Amino acid sequence: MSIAAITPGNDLIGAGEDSFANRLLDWFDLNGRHDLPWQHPRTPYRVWLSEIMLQQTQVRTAAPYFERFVAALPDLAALAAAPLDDVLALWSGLGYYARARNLHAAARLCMECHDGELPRDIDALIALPGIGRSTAAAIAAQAWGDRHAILDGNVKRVLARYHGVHGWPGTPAVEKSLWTLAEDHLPQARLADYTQAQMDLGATVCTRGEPACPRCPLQVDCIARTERRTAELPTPRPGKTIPQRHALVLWLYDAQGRVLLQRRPPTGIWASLWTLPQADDEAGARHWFEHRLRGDFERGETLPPVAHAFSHYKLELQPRRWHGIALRDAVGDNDDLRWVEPAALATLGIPAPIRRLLEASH
DNA sequence: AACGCGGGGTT
DNA sequence: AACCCAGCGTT
Repeated sequence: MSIAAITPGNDLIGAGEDSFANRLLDWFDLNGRHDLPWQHPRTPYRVWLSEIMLQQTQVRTAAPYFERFVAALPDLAALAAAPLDDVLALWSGLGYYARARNLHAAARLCMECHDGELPRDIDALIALPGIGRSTAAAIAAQAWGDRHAILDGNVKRVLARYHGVHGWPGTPAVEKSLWTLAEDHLPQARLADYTQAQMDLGATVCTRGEPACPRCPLQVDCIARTERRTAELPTPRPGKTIPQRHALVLWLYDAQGRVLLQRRPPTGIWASLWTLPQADDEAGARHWFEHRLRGDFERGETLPPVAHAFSHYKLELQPRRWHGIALRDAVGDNDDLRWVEPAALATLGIPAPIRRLLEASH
């Protein structure tokens, strides 16, 4: 293979002849991932679900959730007909729960406005909640072979290195240039394979830490490779200090051994999920307790704190547990406050740290 | 344009 | 412990 035949300049000039794409496709045929759960069968619904689950989530993490989800809700109509609580329960532990709420809302919109199907039009896809430019392109390419560029974390890393693009990809100017490069490399055919090939290369060869450049089909004219700067590209996100927050958690059992769960509001952290009642401080916990419950606040048992890290703050949860508690008559069991049998916990959407806490007591 | 939004993996 | 990952929606 001669250098002249594969210069980056040639890649971006002319109609449809892009050795970048051709080299990637040839590599994919031999070294790509061809047995991911959503590839067999590769229906629009399964492609869509996988793309949503894979937003900010790695394949190994998402795969078991995908299997469980499609087993319970095998098609778009089943998803649209399911209660939101069922969808959140299937999502429980996966994180970014707005994805599940948007997925559910989008399914219902498809039933209403798109004859029960996922729309093939790219702008109609983007108009659905939870589907942005990159996810819409990935769905269109994978489900129907339509010609659209994706720009996820894998593609950003590959392009930043291959073209030597500086600057954190989170900044608008850098992202804009990366979109342009992604569009310029699009082949004329095999869009489903090409889309998968980019993600496979980024996930298995052009990795963040130690990229396997000797195995890369783009190595000969990759700027980062030839200039020995793979460690500096892409430019990392600027660091910022993460604040530490604290909260008290009220872990309440009634005389029948049921636990009191509260549904969180539809916005903010853990939106619409079921958690243990939470208070900012001792006074808040006491007030919440005495306002709603029959029992002695002072008899609560203080348990070891639980640490949980979000991307934007750290949270230390201080649990306090009571037994034999009852609700005041004026505060009945309702839609947002429920006594739950231990066996029913699996059917509810519960944040991972709260679920771990509840299950540790068994 | 900047920020909010989880959980898990890697180093 | 820091950083990243098949991003999107809101402000």
